[in-house]
Amino acid sequence: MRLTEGVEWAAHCAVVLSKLPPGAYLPATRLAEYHEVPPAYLAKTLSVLARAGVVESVPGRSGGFRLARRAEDVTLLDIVLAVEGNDLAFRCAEIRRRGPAPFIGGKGSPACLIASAMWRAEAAWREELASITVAEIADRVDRERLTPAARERAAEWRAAAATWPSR
Amino acid sequence: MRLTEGVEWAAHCAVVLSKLPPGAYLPATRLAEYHEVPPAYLAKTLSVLARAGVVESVPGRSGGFRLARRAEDVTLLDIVLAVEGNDLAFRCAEIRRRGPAPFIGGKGSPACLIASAMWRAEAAWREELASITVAEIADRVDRERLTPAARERAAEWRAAAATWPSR
DNA sequence: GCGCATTTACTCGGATATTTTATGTCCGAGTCTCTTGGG
DNA sequence: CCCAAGAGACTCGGACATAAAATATCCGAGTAAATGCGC
Repeated sequence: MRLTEGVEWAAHCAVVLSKLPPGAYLPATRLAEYHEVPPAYLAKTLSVLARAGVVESVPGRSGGFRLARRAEDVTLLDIVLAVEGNDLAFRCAEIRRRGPAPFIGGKGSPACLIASAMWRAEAAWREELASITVAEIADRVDRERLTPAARERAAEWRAAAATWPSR
Repeated sequence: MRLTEGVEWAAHCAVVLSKLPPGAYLPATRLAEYHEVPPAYLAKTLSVLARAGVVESVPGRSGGFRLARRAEDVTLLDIVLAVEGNDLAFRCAEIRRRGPAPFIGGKGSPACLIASAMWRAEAAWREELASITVAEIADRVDRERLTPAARERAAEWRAAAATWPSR
């Protein structure tokens, strides 16, 4: 089991986007150089986020991306599910119904106990991810991780990189 | 994110193996036909389980596999980690240290907050998987899922398929 | 100097390669069982 | 009838193909800004 690298990129991008002033956008190219990741591939990930409704995109010369809703309303789970897809990690192939001593049951039969346990664990995983928001992460990064100098540098970079479509 | 199919096979095999009498083994070929899965590939998965210490293998004509310890002491987490490897699903590439406004910090720096959150969720997932044992699943399958006829059929199949090395 | 049409540069979005991972298959080393011949 | 030796058959374990997915890249459609021209 392994999460794609795009999850990490998307999460960091969301944190950066959350600090933009209202009406400002950031192009994928800028976000890519900010994190030193392949620009074209990050663009793809951001498109997926846009289709999932986590970010909004504006095309055109002074276009870019911003969060589609308040940072307090974007959870880490939203981002992970957008990038990875909301399918469950464990897929039950119902192999209990096969072989010489199969389980007999129609469509409404109780679920396979192994699948149930796996899905319960996934529910716990999702619940944990849903309990933390982008706003929370961004705040704590500023207060607990960055020095005032680094904070300032980041703010200046954002001010220089941001675009203001149709202002 | 997606779990390999081998996880499902391994879990079901563990349940079957848990019902063997002490000293009995089951060959990979028999387990494969019991679940109607590719024999050679299942053998590979079982080998991985053996290396992880979840099952024991006996080579030779009347060889096979059995649980390496009591079914009460084998959790679903043991099986999942054996098949998938015990690496974490989320790998932090520390991209916060890159780019024009990097995080500055040495080796002992506090962890990336995004990685922390992801790992907390994984811990919850693992905890849930560790809380259920193969014995528990096997018992509940017998009592809540199988009819007496199906239970009987399975027991007969096991008796016919089991091997007894060096008896 | 000002307004408008045109060009230009830069954006996102989707179609296209390449690399890694998961899936599936095959053959060899080893071990127990069965057969067979002799005592 | 009993025993022992050898052949045979079946086991696991690891090396070798194939299919799927993740990673990475490129080019086209579209939009806003910048430019240049006429007034």
